[in-house]
Amino acid sequence: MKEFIKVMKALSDPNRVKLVKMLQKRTMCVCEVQAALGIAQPTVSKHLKILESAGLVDRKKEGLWVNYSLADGGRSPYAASLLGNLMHWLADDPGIRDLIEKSEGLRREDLCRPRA
Amino acid sequence: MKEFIKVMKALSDPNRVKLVKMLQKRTMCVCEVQAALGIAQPTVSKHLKILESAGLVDRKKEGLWVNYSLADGGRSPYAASLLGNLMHWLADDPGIRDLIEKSEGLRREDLCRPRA
DNA sequence: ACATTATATAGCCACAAAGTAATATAAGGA
DNA sequence: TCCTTATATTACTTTGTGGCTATATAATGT
Repeated sequence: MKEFIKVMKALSDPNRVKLVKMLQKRTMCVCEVQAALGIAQPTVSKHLKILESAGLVDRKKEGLWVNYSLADGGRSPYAASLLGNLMHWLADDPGIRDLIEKSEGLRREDLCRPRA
Repeated sequence: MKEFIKVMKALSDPNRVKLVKMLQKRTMCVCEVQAALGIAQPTVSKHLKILESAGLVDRKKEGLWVNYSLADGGRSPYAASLLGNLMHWLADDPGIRDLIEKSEGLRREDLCRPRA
């Protein structure tokens, strides 16, 4: 029961759902998510932690960056099923469409190194 | 998006999930739910309202009683899908098993009329 | 070793949410 | 009409959650 509630709670926040929808398109680092969602970096880290601990998202550290990607769902059947549904759910949502489009134009090199 | 969040939030509370699992077995009135969950009557009414407004539960007034039953899901595809999954999810959860067993032994005539 | 930088953690505030007791509403029976 | 009773609503308290700023951590380059 606790594991189920964890997944449901994780997907009960609009920003976290948006995050999942973006990660369906590609792996992202924290600063990319921050730019896409327009919220503070620590807030992004917190959301990602919640998604990860629910088994919805995987974390892979690569150099200075941490790359987050959709989980395969092996860790939680609830997460697996919801992630499956979310592949088509909200595809027509205007807010999501705009966000995806916006997120696809982001590159971390332009975001994290203002003096590059 | 708002509709999706509403369904997820509705199913993010253990008592509401228990309620759905009980309604899978049979229609229940408020006082039966109250007895099964062991929480105050207004709290039950509040939970039921949340479930109803998410399209997860139907309400039918019959005399003094109000009978709540599982929704068919026609009002929300998210609700429909989650209700489908919940038919098998948590079936092995010990807390849920005990609750279902307990709820099956309840009859409203014994609960709502202490002086019957 | 030291500076730089991407991310994480800590601490705080505002608001949402779950619980309660008390009261209002609505339906039936006397 | 008046009383009873099942449920809903109100008002309130406590806890949880999302947001922020400030600071700590970890990895890289000089």
